Amino acid sequence: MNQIREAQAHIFKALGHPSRLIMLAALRDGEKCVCDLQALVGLDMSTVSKHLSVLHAAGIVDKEKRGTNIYYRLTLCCLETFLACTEDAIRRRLAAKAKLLED
Amino acid sequence: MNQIREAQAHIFKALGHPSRLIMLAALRDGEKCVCDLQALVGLDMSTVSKHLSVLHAAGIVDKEKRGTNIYYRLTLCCLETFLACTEDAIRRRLAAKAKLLED
DNA sequence: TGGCTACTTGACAAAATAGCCAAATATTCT
DNA sequence: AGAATATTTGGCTATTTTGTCAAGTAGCCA
Repeated sequence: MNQIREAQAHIFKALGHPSRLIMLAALRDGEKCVCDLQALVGLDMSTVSKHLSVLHAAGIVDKEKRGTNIYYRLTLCCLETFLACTEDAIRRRLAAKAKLLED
Repeated sequence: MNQIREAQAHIFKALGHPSRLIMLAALRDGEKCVCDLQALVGLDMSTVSKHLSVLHAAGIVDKEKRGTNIYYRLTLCCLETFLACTEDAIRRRLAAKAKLLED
């Protein structure tokens, strides 16, 4: 059971970085190579590569080499739903805060 | 949009620790006071309190003081589903690995 | 009031993480 | 083979996180 919590924490820790979330959001539209993702987040290529290896180690993405490129894609089926759900929750919170400031 | 990713990362980062996940799993059955949760994870009370404040800051749990106790409970509606889903994914992976070693 | 229990906060050391640069690897093209 | 492109890895520093102990706050009961 504790082994489960460790692995689960591993997944969440991997999800816990803005750049990684930006990349994952992009991957919702389909696979992307590292250079695509680098262009998206604007960090050093080596940094992007390390972020991707964190996601891969957690089993959130898969990679496949084709030619000189390596393409990453989502593997954790339920991720999309939860990403969408937390986004909604956050939007609701932001809206609530904005409303509070209004008065 | 990036503000969303920041807030989202904040939530995931908060979820990314085994002790916090153990406590959250316990909270699925209903609210618990800090001492209950401390007994569960077996860390110093101050450490448990800090873990809980991380969860609270991320908006994952709510707290309510009643008498000398403070009771924490889940607030992020979609969390349960995702916790269950990642658990399943991990179990599947562990099973697959076990099967691989069998041969 | 004083003492007890429940919890939080501050200070601090140890470990993990994020970012960059430079170097290594692998594949394709000439 | 040699050059060019795409990606990973190692080394390094700065920052963040985790955990403990000690001290502080708050509610309850004698």
